[in-house]
Amino acid sequence: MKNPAPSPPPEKPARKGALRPALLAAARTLLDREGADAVTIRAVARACGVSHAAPANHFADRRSLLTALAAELFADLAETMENALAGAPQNPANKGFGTARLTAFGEALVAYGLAHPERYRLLWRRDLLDGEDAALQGTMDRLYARLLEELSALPLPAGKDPETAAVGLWSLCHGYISMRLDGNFIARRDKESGAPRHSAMIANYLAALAPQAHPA
Amino acid sequence: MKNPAPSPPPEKPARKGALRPALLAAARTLLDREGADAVTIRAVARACGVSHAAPANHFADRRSLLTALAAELFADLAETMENALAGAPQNPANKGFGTARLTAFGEALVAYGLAHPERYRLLWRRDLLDGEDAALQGTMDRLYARLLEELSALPLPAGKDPETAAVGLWSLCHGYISMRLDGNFIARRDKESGAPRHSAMIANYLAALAPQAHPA
DNA sequence: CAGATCTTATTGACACTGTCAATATATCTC
DNA sequence: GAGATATATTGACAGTGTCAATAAGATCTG
Repeated sequence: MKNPAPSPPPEKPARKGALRPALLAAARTLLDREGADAVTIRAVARACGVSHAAPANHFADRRSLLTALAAELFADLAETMENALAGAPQNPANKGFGTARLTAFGEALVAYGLAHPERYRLLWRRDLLDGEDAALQGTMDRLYARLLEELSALPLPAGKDPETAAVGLWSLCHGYISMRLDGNFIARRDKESGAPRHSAMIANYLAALAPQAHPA
Repeated sequence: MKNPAPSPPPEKPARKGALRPALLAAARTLLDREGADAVTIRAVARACGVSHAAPANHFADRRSLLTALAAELFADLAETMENALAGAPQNPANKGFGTARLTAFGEALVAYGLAHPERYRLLWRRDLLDGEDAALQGTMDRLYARLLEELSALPLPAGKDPETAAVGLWSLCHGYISMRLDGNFIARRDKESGAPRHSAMIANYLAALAPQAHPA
């Protein structure tokens, strides 16, 4: 049974302390394919070819495993959003009000949610996650701060609280994604603009922030 | 052991076919107190003082029980919303654009969500509910249709799709509630108007629908 | 190199869940 | 009352998270 050769036999578990990332990878696959319910400790262990209690050495409990996964996913989302912002034009320094960057922000958020339903859902499953987790909390806060930063860079008209505007944009996107993922709205196009409904929705919202609406 | 008296002994289960409503009532209590996770078939049975398999005669499975409960809750919500609309002023027939009724709609929705976290959450837990259920589906559709009806009664400016406006308002409220219930936003007041943030948010959104914004 | 220590994995158990099958007990109808 | 129907009980099974005891490997120490 014992292999005297010192070279690692090419088994499934890659020798070193590689079980933890393997568990997270398996969890991610399971999540995408069958949803958060299917991400059980035992199923993840099975997928990695280890015993049902092996994960306990890396994650105290199921909540801890899912929280670590969610932290990864949130980092992915944050990166996606950052890329979207990087690709958006800078605000015109003097020309006043540009909503291109906020549009990019909202569109990227909705796109991610619709593209990765189970991942997006998990991010907000507070019953499954440890809300106190520093990594998770930190990434979320940073993303929100990023939005607030973009909004504060704009010359909002008097009477508009930038924080209310930020909460509004986020709520709008989050609500739309949630409803769509729950099968409640249908992917349609705006009857007037012909754009996807969520795009028109975001555009309408952002136009309202501008000092003066410019009607067609 | 056998009681020859024909009068019903005053035990917990009220004699007749009263187990079904009793189960639903117990489920509601459990939901409010400990969340949807705690609403298990066995826990509900325990609360009613019956055996763990008794509920099977009234609900095929857990999903069926939760769906029936959610249908009740949705009906409650619909009634609350209807009352809110009934209390709102009629639209001025000639004076053009009145957002009072839409405001009432949004405010009532948010108020319900914040007041009954677990109930509101359950309504959208598609993983726990039977989305095909006619009663559930019907109540939801009617509520959305009601919103659309209110919106269609308004003279939206050219270039605004009423359905996009409806989806937007609903998304805004739903997203805000969801975030709040997940502990992500904090109850604050709008820095400018001094109103609760969600009120300012809704007001801003609705003002944007009007043909012409009237700055202060 | 040998021994001790720390990390990691395994096995087995417990309580809890949903769900099914077989059984018993009401209640209603004729 | 007798049969039929609706409802409740008991017991079992597989699945889950989690804990304790054990075993094996790696790593550090001398």
